[in-house]
Amino acid sequence: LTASYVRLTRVRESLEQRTGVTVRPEVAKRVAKAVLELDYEPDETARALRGGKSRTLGVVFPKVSNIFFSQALQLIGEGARRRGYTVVPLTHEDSLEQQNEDLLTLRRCRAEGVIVTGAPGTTLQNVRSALPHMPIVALDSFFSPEIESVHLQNRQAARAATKHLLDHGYRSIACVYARPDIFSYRERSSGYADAMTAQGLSPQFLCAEDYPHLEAEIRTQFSTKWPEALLVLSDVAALTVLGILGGLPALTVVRQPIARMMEATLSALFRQIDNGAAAGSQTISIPGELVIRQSCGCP
Amino acid sequence: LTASYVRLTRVRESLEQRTGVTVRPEVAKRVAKAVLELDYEPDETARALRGGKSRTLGVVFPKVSNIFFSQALQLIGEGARRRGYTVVPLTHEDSLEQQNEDLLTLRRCRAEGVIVTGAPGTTLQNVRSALPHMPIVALDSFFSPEIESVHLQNRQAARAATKHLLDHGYRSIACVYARPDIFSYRERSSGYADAMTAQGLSPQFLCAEDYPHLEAEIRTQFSTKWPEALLVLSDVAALTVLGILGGLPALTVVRQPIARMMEATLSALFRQIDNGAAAGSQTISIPGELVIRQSCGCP
DNA sequence: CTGTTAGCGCGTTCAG
DNA sequence: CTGAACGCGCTAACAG
Repeated sequence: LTASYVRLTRVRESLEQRTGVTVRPEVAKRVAKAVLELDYEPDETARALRGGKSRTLGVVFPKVSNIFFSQALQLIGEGARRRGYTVVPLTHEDSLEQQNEDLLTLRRCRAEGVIVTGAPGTTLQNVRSALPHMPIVALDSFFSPEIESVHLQNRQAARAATKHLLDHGYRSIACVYARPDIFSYRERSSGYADAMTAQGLSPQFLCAEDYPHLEAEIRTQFSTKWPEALLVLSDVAALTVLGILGGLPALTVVRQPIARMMEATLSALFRQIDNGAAAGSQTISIPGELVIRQSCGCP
Repeated sequence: LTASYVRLTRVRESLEQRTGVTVRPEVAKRVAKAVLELDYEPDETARALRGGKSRTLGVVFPKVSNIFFSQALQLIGEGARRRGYTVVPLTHEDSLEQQNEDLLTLRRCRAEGVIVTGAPGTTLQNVRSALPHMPIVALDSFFSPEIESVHLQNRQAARAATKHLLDHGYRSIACVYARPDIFSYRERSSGYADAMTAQGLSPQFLCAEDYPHLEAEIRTQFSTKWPEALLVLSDVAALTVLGILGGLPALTVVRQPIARMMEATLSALFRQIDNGAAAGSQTISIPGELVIRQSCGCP
């Protein structure tokens, strides 16, 4: 009930215009002035508490530093902004435990909806026990028919791609991938198998539990003889294969030590937060690392 | 003061254990049971309102679908989680107007700190008028000595890389980049110029306002004769150059129509949100597009 | 040790 | 049309 409270109260009224009530221009002016001199901005946390809606969307991905997920996040962010929502991304690195933590965080933040790409082994109980009655869409994954799911027609796509290779006349076609625990890859490998067996050919899998192992597998398995063609099930696997085949330009580059940069950034920020933003503003400039490869003419 | 309120009150007490106070096991049991049967989770929005701290970090980037920024976001997310913070990423696509909107959103969410890669033309007033007294770290950009900044030693790195090419004996070295309005690229181009003029050579810039224009520029400028060496100032520019030089493997791939996928995802989610999560759960499966290039043997 | 209370900033509702 | 009051769920402070 101080003067400022009174003025803040006025602020509300200007918003009442939306309800169709007319406001005297005189009042509107007064309010506008108050807003300006108080530097007033509504508090979304209070608004969320009072209104029971946080206008927040949760996103649970294995990681965001991956071309597919970062693009997805970009698009989700744009769509969310368009509707006045804000996005909170959380990553689980394919760990069920961390994923449960993520889902709980979202519940405590009272997110209004969640988009999740589940870690391997995710079950309906898993998700629903953390997030009962929460709007959920599974992206690029699938745990139960009870949860909406958006994903590529993985199986069919892989079948079509394999068929294309078969039509070229190749008969020895290997399917190369890692992480067989991940939904999309299982589906894709099935599609490949479908196409092969339909031609009376036996599928030839080169599959490893993760990408480092995949590289090793490829080197040993294919050391003597490569198949005529390869169906590679993911971007990362393709890069692995190209690396081995020498299909990647060896560019000499300046590498940004991004981990160190972000570490510096975060510690600077938290120092400000802890010290009340009063810390001496300094500039942290980090040396780049010249990574010499062949493109400059070096051997 | 209802029964449930009483029980919720009990919940607090279990947390008081952290303060070292002992709680009778009897009470602890009662509380634990209440938590379970109420499916209680603390409300972070209420907590934020009451405590005056949102435990939220804002991140303002040009975009997150970009390898540098998505990796940065990944690392920020990990660091933030470690300290109990949650991250809200917002993108501005190098638009000052959208950036101001982002900063305002963060203010209204009462973010406790902000990491920002500024759009070209960002000024101190710009940032401070939206975010007075807010802890801020500028990442990979710089608007004022009053704001902490973390960035690569761009100038020096470019100078070193250029010097490396000069040491190889190249004399005709062009510097290729787009978006000269962006801080890092201006710095890098200066570093290049430094190294060239230090050798008595005149810098040879091939610079365009954006990447489409850059591609066109390269094709016309270098149609007759390429320089002996190129210093390319960004990943995207490097991909442009490699595309023109034919240095990129033309892989036949299945393309995920990601824009359509995310559109479907968001509309499914918002439908659930609007209809009270009651919508019929359906599976939306989207066909992949077989993009035929040369790697399969097609001409 | 345990129960109660005030008030964070907002939106809704009800009196003037 | 305008002012005041209530309560969202929580935490801090205080009373039993």
